Amino acid sequence: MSTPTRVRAARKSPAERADDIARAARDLALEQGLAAVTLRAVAASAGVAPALVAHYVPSMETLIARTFQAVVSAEIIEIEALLATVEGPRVQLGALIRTVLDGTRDDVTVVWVEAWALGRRNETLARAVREEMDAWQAVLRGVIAAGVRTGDFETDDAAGVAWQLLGMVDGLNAQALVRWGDTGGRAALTLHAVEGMLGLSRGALG
Amino acid sequence: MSTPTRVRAARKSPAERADDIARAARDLALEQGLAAVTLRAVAASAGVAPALVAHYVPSMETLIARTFQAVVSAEIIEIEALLATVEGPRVQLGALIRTVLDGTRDDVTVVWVEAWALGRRNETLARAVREEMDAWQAVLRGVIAAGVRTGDFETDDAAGVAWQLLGMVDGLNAQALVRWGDTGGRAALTLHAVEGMLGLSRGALG
DNA sequence: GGAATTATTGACCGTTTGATCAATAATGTG
DNA sequence: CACATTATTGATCAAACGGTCAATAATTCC
Repeated sequence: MSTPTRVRAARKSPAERADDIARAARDLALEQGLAAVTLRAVAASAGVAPALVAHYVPSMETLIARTFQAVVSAEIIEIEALLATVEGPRVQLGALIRTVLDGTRDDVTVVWVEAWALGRRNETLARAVREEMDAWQAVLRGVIAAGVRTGDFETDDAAGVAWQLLGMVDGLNAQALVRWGDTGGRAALTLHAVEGMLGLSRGALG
Repeated sequence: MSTPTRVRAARKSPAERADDIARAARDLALEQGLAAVTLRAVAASAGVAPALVAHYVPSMETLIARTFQAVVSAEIIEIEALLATVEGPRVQLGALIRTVLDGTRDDVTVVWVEAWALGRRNETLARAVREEMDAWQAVLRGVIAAGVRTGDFETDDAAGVAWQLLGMVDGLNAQALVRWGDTGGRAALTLHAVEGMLGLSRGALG
């Protein structure tokens, strides 16, 4: 048994240290969920004393909210990059759905699910959740609205369909967290579902 | 300031007391979420000493799992009763979706969302979540399979569609928890989505 | 009525959480 | 080199958690 001593952390500039802490929190959230982002766990992961984390962050409530935001906004940027690589609303929407449901983002899904739960007791986090949901919906709405303009899609409520699709995807991913396996048909079925919402014939997106 | 003293609880039969405690836990879960189901909170709500709750329950982990199961299985029974009041797979599926998405079950949705999150650190709860998801899926699958037999629906994967619909509904309800309002179009859009998955023409369910 | 049974409780314990603050040690500046 | 600045830390606190156990009080039984 070696007591897990900790050497004194090398002195760094406040900017650099703040970055270390933010990164440690982000890693913890992705590996063990938002609930694992505690003062002591972040300190241990960053290799500093717990008091230093408290010194660099106004409160754990806000650190958790910021961490959530960092994880999710990174995902949104990733998706926007994906959309830029393909052309045409139908292809874009298909690629988006297939990517988001490919089952390789369980770590981000855990962050989402825990954010919904923790947000009920952390108003700062709840605000961040609403912001990021708005951002996600805006991306989906953009693709759908573009498709309506080009005549690819048919709906008079692009915003509503975007919310609907976002909810569907979140629910399916949350479900996959508990019921591993069976992720095969999800994307195909979701595409059919979206076809139904956008007045497309069966297979128009697949 | 009156210190919240507590009178000694009247002596009851073990069965009755166990019921009191289960009911107190259930009420707490519906009013404040599963995370509020703590030893002390349940004791306070039941009007007994914390030690008595510990005496009647093997562990808080299992009390939380049982409470989740009580809340959710009651909802499933309610839905099965609803299905018995109408006839024909299309009408049944429509009624089911409209009911589940009518926005009056936020309390149950909170229990679901917190169960997904807490289940990651409570294996007993995780098992209960899987069981209840299976039960829910079985209900949906029953309606869908019946529709396939009667020729109302068209799919070769009733089980898959059932899982898909369950995920969609859960996601939409979780979303409504954060983004209140706008619950108007959800049912209609969901019906169109299901039409897409079941090879139906637009409006066949609405 | 007295004794055995048992439902109930208060007083604890150990752990984990977020947070504060005086003390310490490293840096940079004159 | 001496000194001011400041990044970092150990010690400590209060609150909340699940859980244990001997003592107490109500009931039942003979």
